[in-house]
Amino acid sequence: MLDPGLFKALGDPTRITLLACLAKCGRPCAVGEIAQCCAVDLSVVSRHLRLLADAGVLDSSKSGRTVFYAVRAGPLAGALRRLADELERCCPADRRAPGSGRCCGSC
Amino acid sequence: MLDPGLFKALGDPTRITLLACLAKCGRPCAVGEIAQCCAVDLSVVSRHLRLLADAGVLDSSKSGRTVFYAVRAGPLAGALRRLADELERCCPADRRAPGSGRCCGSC
DNA sequence: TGCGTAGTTGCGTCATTGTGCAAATGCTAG
DNA sequence: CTAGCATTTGCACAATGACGCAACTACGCA
Repeated sequence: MLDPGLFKALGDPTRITLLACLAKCGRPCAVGEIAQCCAVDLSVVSRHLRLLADAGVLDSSKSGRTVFYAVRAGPLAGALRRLADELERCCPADRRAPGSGRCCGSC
Repeated sequence: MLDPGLFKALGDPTRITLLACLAKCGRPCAVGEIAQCCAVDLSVVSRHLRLLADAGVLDSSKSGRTVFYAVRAGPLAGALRRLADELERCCPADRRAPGSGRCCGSC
């Protein structure tokens, strides 16, 4: 559930810029288009987009020689909400008092 | 809104382990307690916990010479849900067709 | 078949970051 | 004041990751 992979993918400023650009656009965009959003090399953009796709954040589709990327908004939003639910389930508002010994038995 | 800082903080396996342990415990825990959750040095745990607190993930409180950390579940869950909402607002299900030119005008 | 465009990959470099050990700090108790 | 425990900080080292450039592949078009 708490997978560092997704967060790792979202933890880079350049990737966040690309993701924001793509989200704002709201449609599948080619690599070259997206690259105009930030000042880094096209090859860097290509690598970042693939990484985001591998992490499940983006969806990639090829048409001829151009590759389109789009935000997988639905699944991503679902994962974030599930995470939020699980967090609140684990840590209720009426919290137990601080204790000593082991933090939790299982880890 | 889309701040890489939070994701960066959550993007490390050791930090996720600590966070999961702390969430499962459901109460404020001392640094020494939490350190039993994973195999790294105590100093490393201390650094990770501070980093998570700086990112707004954890809450720290000092009592005597022991420092207690607890998950800020409410604010964190809220931030995740807001992010999910924004994502779905930006990228509706009936997506526009792929186009050419600039991805989006503003970035 | 030859050329131009779109994107990817290899490689070297540099900055960041995770880690452990040892020393230092902060606080409590005797 | 001294001893001792909980945590933090300094330092060095190794691993990771972002970046740019250049070479390469893949595809469409004349």
